[in-house]
Amino acid sequence: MKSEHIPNATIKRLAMYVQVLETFKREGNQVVSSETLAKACNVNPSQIRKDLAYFGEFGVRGVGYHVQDLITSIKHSLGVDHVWKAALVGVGNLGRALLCHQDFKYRGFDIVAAFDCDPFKIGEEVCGMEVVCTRRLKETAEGKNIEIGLITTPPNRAQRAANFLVGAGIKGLINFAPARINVPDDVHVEYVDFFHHLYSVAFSITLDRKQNSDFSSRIDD
Amino acid sequence: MKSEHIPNATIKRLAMYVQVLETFKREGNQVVSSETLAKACNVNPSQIRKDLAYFGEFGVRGVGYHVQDLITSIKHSLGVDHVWKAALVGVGNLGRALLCHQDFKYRGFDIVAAFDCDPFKIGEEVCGMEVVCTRRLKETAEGKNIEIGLITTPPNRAQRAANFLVGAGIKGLINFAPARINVPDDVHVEYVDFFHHLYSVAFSITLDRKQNSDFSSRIDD
DNA sequence: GTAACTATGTGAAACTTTTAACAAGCTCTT
DNA sequence: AAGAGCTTGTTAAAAGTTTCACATAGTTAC
Repeated sequence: MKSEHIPNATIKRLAMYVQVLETFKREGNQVVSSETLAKACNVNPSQIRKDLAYFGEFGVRGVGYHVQDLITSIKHSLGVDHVWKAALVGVGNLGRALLCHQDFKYRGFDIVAAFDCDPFKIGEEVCGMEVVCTRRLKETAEGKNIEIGLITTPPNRAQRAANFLVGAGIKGLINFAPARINVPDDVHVEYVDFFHHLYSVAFSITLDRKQNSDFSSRIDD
Repeated sequence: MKSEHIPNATIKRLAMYVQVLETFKREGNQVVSSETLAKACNVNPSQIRKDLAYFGEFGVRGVGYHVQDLITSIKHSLGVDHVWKAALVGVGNLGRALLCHQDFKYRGFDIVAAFDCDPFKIGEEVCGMEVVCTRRLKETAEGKNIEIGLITTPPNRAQRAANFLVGAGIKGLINFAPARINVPDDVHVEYVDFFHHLYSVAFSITLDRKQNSDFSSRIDD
């Protein structure tokens, strides 16, 4: 197949496949079938084969997929086979946690600069990184080849942070702040919102309870 | 309309609507139309009306939606109009950040207990909460009415954490660890994975670059 | 009180994504 | 070397989601 428009859901699943494949690798499995992978990911085997087909043919018929090769192929397809440099704006609790999170570098993302506009934080060292004034973002980022911006400010500061990052020519933003932001068309924004997940779980539980109580009241009749 | 099966995408958007509506409220807007809200959320106005229609009729024809009422209605529909108590397992960097994150309580989620199996962490106090041995989860959680479990362990500990939480009768899990977990059918799991978002942005940028270079090579012909 | 205006709620159409089914192709055995 | 046994890649059908279009209903102006 190859190319044509690729659903966002596919990208999300590919990231999951990599995660699960890494687990299989840790456990010493060399080869995996779409069925096995599907079970571990809780999706349909066809789904996996279709997702992969967008990018090429990675399997061997009658055999399955070679685990390490598939990891490499997916990462290459997604463009995460090299390290992406990132800058972080907003050194609060979350910002600090991300700065200190070792996994990032291991997984191909390297936070190389941290910014904040709070004078008390500027100059402070967090996990071996000096906090710089947000106003000096452009000059500091210059020449560092930063491609991704992480926004971890309070909601009312998110747009300002976005403006500074976009101004420095960064084309990809991950916004952890609970606020929508406006950016030019050629800049990609991803919103990370824990609360969506919390809401989702809360809703599922609420629904279950409602259905159970409907059910028991029906029995009582 | 009301009831019938509700897409997960709708729940996700409803959470976003609440976020944006809160912003409108802060800015002093009392009434909002589906068109205005749609622009702020980057979705289609019909989409908003349809999403809301799953739960009831909240608007006034010819006028729009009353901002505060709509927030209240959506939160009620999702079951987040009361505070949900949560327990956290895994007091690493991320766990600490979540424990200290003030927003949680404000947004209806209250982390009331923290667990870890590292003897060096047990007994430690993090943001006014004592870290308890994971083995003692059930007895500690008992009677506290905890409904949601947050997993912030390393990937290889995630399943263990899930088992303890499920064992304590908790029906909703948010898994921040980069590993899939197995739980009984009546337990709801949401996976929070930053890397999916990073991958997604990295992929979009990579795609843009490819298309731009295709384009310029076409011009060169 | 009626007409003009506006924005919702909804049924049907268009579109997207997922699932099923099967042909193609690799491996191993006989 | 040919055929049985698997598992992929792909086409076609099914399911699900989004968008369109318009009837419905509330508000305001005259």
